[in-house]
Amino acid sequence: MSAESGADRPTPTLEMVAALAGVSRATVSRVVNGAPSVDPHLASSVEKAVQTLNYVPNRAARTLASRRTYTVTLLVPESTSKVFADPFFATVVEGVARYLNTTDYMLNMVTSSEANPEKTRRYLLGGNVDGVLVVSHHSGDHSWTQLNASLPTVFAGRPLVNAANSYFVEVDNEEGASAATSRLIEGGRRHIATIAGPQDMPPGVDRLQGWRSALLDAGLSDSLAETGDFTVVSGAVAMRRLLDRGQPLDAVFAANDQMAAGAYSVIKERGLRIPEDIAVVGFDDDLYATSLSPALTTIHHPIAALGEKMAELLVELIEGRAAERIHRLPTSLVVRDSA
Amino acid sequence: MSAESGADRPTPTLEMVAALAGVSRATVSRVVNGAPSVDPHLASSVEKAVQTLNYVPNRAARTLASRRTYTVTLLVPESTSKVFADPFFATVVEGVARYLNTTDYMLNMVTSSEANPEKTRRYLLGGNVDGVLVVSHHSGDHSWTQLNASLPTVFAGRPLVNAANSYFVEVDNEEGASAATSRLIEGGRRHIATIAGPQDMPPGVDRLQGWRSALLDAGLSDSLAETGDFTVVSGAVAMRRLLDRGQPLDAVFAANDQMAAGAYSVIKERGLRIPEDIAVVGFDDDLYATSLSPALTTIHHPIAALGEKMAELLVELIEGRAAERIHRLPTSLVVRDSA
DNA sequence: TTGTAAGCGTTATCAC
DNA sequence: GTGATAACGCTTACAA
Repeated sequence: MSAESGADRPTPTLEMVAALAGVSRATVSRVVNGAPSVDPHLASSVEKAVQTLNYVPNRAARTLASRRTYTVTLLVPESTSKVFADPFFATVVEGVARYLNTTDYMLNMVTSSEANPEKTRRYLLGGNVDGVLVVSHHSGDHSWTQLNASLPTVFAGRPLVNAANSYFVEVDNEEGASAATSRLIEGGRRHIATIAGPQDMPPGVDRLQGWRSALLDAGLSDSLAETGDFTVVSGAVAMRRLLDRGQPLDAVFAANDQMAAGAYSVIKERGLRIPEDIAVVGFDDDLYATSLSPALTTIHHPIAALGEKMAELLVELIEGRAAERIHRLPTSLVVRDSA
Repeated sequence: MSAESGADRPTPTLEMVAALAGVSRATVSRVVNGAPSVDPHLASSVEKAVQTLNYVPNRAARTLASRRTYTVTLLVPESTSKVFADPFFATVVEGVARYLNTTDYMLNMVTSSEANPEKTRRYLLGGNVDGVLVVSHHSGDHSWTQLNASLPTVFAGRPLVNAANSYFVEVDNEEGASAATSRLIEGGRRHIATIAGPQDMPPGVDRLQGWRSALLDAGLSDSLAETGDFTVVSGAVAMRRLLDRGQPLDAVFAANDQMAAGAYSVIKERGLRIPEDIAVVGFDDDLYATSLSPALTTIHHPIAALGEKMAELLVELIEGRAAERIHRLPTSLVVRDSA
């Protein structure tokens, strides 16, 4: 029932279009690729021919001739299984796909096969792709930081090493953490703790710094800090330690929602109320945020936007346009019931 | 620090290999493609040349000449955002990638852009890919069932329409449901209800059928059935209706774990105990299964294996090998605490 | 501005 | 079994 019923006619080629339009193949090529100067008259007749023939350029031929592949690879880190089920990853990919859909580029995924990363490396460096997108959750720790020397590469999040030479887009973690903390201060809290993320990854460091600077700006103490590893249980452990210090504490900024969830359980288990006794603000605005009770006030992490921006940056790089090495996406405070 | 330091030398071509090995390009091509008959002596010398030059065939050229792309597309259904965050989808992809990594095929994703599905169609039918993989969660409802007429296509799950002409791999839903029910019967239960899935999608139908046949084989009644839509709340609603019938009921088979979760809440709310008063078995073995309390006994749904099998089937189709239209993957009972 | 023609790196069809 | 040689469909100097 589709449009191609009874269609065994051969795929139209550039040559056929040229013939139909009565021009040379070169001209058709120019029109198709939006070349700067072609007689508008001829151009339109070519376009008509393209329409009626339903012509679509052959990628392989184009690639072979131009040495451009119009393909960008999404490099999926080693531990495929986990990474893929990670909503962060999924959302980034969604953003990437969304942007790429507005361009001529195709997305292809290569999971850097545990088997042989060398195969992946060869594929990438073997002229099969125009650029690479590297996604690796919170951790900036990936072994592909040297890629950008040979191929346009964009990272999700500031790479731990070689950041100075890398193109990447990250969320403005420091600003977000600062906004979260300010919310607490404005709410009248004066003894504001934090459950920080790992200090060996950028988001962990930056969010701690944001909390600290907001506090210092307000003339408050930054002594109430414990570190977790972004998991729910680590959040609970940290909260417990915080409470066991026996110091006044009326609010806590958790560096991500999962740790906030852990903090929730401990706070409740001690018979304290949220937000009356202790106000809580998280970071990420992930699934946990709304499923917690009371609903968590948190910092929205624009993940899909991050993916879109990464793709946009990469295309700019590929096409040789000037581009900023660093893109920092703004976060926003989502006020719910915990602070 | 990588292997390509100081490497500005051009990518080796088939021609260079031929020169180095002292044979014709045709021979090199034969060796590289594992052609049936080439003098083993020459072959090895070619292989040596390939090694030393670190030759890798150029995909575009190969595609142009052979009219094979060595690329398979994973078609992501309309609602990208949701689908992608769905662990089912993620896991299928993982399996697909795993299999493809053992072959020469590349995976490329195209999200059938809401914008213009026509673009997608043209891409697929325009000779850019060798085959397509269509994934659409439980529902067999996708508008791409006609694709297989023009391109090797494999579906995840039995398509609702045109199933007779489609290649697909599905989990053996009926057998699984039957096993779940048998578990209940063997546990001494005699009044076994079911919370069935939607009857307009294959898994819903098949799982209901499995429950029914197990019951009938045991000489038990199949009157205790209510239908949900695979969501947690629909499970709760169905359970409530079941209980409100006022008939004896000592066990329930939920067609998926989410509905089982819904049933749990109602059972507890009525002051009944699991499994003492009512035993429960689910289906899918997803995240809910272990997070419920008591842990849910359920049917394991081999999702990654499904992805692997899909990819394998597709490659067989592409390479013209004989292949079964239908592949049914076995499920397994995972015994935990609810039955 | 437009056309001519030379590739791009393989595979495939032939003779040898 | 092996080697010329013609495609494959498009881009891109270079000429006109």
